[in-house]
Order: sequence, then structure tokens, then C-alpha cells
Amino acid sequence: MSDVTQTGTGAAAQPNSFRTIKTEILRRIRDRVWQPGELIPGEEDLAREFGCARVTVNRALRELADIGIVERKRRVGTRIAEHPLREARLEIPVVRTEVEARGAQYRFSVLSRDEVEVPETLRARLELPPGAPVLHVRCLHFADNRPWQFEDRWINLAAVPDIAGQSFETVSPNEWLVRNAPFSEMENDLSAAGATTEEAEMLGVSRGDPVFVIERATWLLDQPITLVRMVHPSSYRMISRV
Amino acid sequence: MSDVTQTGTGAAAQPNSFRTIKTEILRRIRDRVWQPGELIPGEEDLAREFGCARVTVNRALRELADIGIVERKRRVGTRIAEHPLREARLEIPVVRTEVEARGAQYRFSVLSRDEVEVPETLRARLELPPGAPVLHVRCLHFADNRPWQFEDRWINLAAVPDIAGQSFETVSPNEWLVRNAPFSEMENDLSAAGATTEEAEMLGVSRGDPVFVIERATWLLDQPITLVRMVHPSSYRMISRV
DNA sequence: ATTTACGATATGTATGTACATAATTGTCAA
DNA sequence: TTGACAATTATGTACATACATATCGTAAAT
Repeated sequence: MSDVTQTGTGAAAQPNSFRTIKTEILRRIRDRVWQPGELIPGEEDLAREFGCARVTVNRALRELADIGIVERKRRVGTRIAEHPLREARLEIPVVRTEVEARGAQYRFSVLSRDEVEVPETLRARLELPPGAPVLHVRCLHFADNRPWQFEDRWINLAAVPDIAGQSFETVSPNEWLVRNAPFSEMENDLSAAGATTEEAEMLGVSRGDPVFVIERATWLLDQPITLVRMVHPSSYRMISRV
Repeated sequence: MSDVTQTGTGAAAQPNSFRTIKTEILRRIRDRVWQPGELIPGEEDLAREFGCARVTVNRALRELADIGIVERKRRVGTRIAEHPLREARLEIPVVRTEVEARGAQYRFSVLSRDEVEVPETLRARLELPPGAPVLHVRCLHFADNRPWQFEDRWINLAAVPDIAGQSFETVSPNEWLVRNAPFSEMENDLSAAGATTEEAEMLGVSRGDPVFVIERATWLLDQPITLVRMVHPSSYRMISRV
């Protein structure tokens, strides 16, 4: 550090921002300056090259690692990921919003609503204590009066006590939960299946007809919030663009 | 270095880590100490409370904002998000990797391979010029010798000329493309459908049986790379954990 | 009344520094 | 040859500090 003078302390010029560094690194990957699998210079070197602090390079690289562009290991270094962009983002909309976004009129009806002790299968899936009270709600969602989604939901009442007082006359359980029960973890299981007798009846299709099934469980920290099975007719498309 | 304060300089105890703060904030949300929509104390206050530097609180809050748990605005503050975590990440693995990850043995076979002029339907979908040369490949992927995926793929030869010389004897088109044809845009369309006659035959199911269909198109900037339809038997699960 | 200007404030980011931690490499002995 | 163990090294995280920037409320100007 011969001429420290101008850098001094405090924030320097904006060109050194971690964003600039991120972009420059992406550029080098795009232009094949750094090939997939290749080890790139260390933070110290890059900091020297970009004329910034190591921490700044660290942040740039950390964020690139977060989205899977590079892979980092201590004592080893940072390398360009072999298979970049290997994940898609799927939006998780509220059913109502999803229907309305297609220009259709949304309506839902609650088919059943019971407060019960957690059944064993559910207990194992969500790691609930034996005998925990849960709310079981079954709903049918419509788009322009045609069945859009059959929803079979279990809610952990210990986690969301306020929902016990909800009538679900105007706001669906789905929407109420989205608005009132934040979660930090989510597990989605997408599959195709043959409609069960009940599902077929609800959705107005034949038994065994293909249906699109989303099973979703959510937690806040370690506390289970809800487990829901959402069944759509096979005309349903789940689309994501990246 | 003269003792600056009791903490001194450098890293302090681990209890101050930004992870601890993230967890504590999540706990307060879970325990309704802070409700959705509520404004929480400023970084300065939280830093004082947790006995750490403001930057540490900043990182914790920033990462919570990244996953949509809180929303932050300058001059305003940080509030608990009303509609938290509205997207899931779906991993897009190479078929071989996916099969091997389940402990099964992977194998594939190329069913057909033709260089043709782009058919009209495909042309419209990918925005290709009329008469553009495309490579049409059909593959069957196996897990432990049972059909896992039927792949029907179209590749824009103008975008990926090198693929013309590939025999696909050891490396599948899927894997070759992942390794050699970077893309910047991707569109995924997930759905459930009834197996066509051909699909049923390929996958060893009956015609009309539910199958899980992934249709994916990729581009590099505005240049179409490939359009692929991947059909799985209904035992297939696409799982994502966030 | 509407617009403009400005100050206050909370978050955003950069810097230098210090120590923590994981993983590889080298060394030496069993 | 192998195993144990220390040295090395790149990333990981924390701190104090300083300045940047967006945006709100308020007051002055139109």
C-alpha cells in the first residue's frame, strides 16, 4: 500500500461498488474469459485489481454464489460453476390473483371445515406433537364458474390460533394465511396423478383423468404452519420465465 | 491497539453473528411479537439491543429482505412483509444427475435424430426464420432400466452448429447442451396430461394415463437454442425446498 | 393551493482491520 | 505406506467508521 492517500477511509468512488464487480465477473463468464469450472483469482487479488477492499469483492462473490453462478470453498478459492442457471423461479400466487390474472372471475366455496386432533399420517409429515389441534379445510376454487382448483388443507392451530375465528366467507383460507401467517420455509411437491373419485367429482372430470397436483408444506423456523394439497384439472399450466 | 471498548476490535463472541439475529427476528415474527405489516425498530436500535455493530444487523435484515420476509425502505424503516416468500426455486438438474441422485443406474438411448427444416408450429413458438435448419432428437432415459423420461427435442442449428457433429453415444443431447450451450433465458411450462399413444408406449404406461410434462424453451439473448418436451410417468415428483 | 426546496432520517455501501474457520499441503514419525 | 498433526491459505464474519442515497415531512416560494 504505497499510495494509500486517495483511497483514505470511508466510501470511495461508486465505480467500485460490489454491483460493478458482480457485473464485470458476469461479463467475464459470458465472454469466456473465465470458463466453467475454472478457478478465478482470490478476493485479495481481485480487490487489488478493482481497487477496492477485499470485503467488497467478498460481497460480490458471495451474492454470485447465492444464485449459483460461482462456487466457493475455503482454502481452495472460487470457481465458475459448471452448470450455470440451473434453477427456475416459480411464482407462488394467491389463487384469486392467479385466476383474475387470466381475466376470469374468481369465486370459491368452503366444502368442509373441522377442528380435529392431528391424524397420524399428517403428524409424521409435519413433525407435530401427538394430539395437536389442527384445522382441516376443504375448498373449491372457480374461474368463471368452472372448477379451477380443489384445495385440501391442514393448518396447525398452535401456530395460527387466530384462524380459528375466521369464517372464510369472503377471504379464502389460502389468502388469509398468506396475509397473516408468514413462513420462512416451504416445500413443494409437483406431480401428475389420476384423479381420485372425490377429486374427479369436485373438478368435473372423470376418475383417473390426469390432474396436476401441488403439495405444499410451510414452516416458520421449525414450527409447521400448513400442509395443503392443491389439485388442478389437466388444462392447468404452471409457467415460469427466467 | 489500545482497548477501544470492552468488546475491543475484531470479531467478538459468536452469539452476535448475523445468523443469530436472523433467527431471533424470525422467532419474533413467529411469536407475534412483530405482526405482518408492522414497522420494526431501526438498525441502530437493534444493534444496541443485540450488542453488535449496525452492519451486522444490516446483513441480517438484508438477507431476510432477500427472501421476502421483511421489506425495507430508506428513511422509512423495515417492516414485516404482508405477503412473504412468494416464489419457490425449482432446480433444473441434468437428467443423468437426477437419476443418479436417487441411487438408480442411468442409461439413455437415442430413438431418432433428424436434421430438418423447422416445422411451422415450432417456428412460431421459437420465433425462428422460415426454413431454418433444426435438429430433431428423440431420447428415452432410464433409471435402473425402467423408463424415466421421454424427451422430444428441437435444437436450433444456427445457434449451436457444433452439435451437428455429435453422435450422442455417450453424452445425451440434454447433457451436451447444458455443458456447451449457455442460455440466458428460459421458459418452463409444467403440466399434467394424458399420455399419447407414443408416450404411453415409450414409458410403458397405458394411453391416457397421467404423465408429468415439462416443456422448456431456452434462448441466448434473442437467439432460440432449444425447445424440449420431457414426459415422465406419474410416479415422478418435482420437489423444491426453500 | 400547488410546487419547490431543504433538512432529517433510515437504510445502503465502502474502507481498514482483526480474528475465525475450513480444507489442503507439507512434515515427520509409526 | 500410512496416519497424525501442524502450517498454510482462501474464504467467512465481525467491528468502527464514514459517506451515499432515497424519501419523508415541513416550510418557503410560486
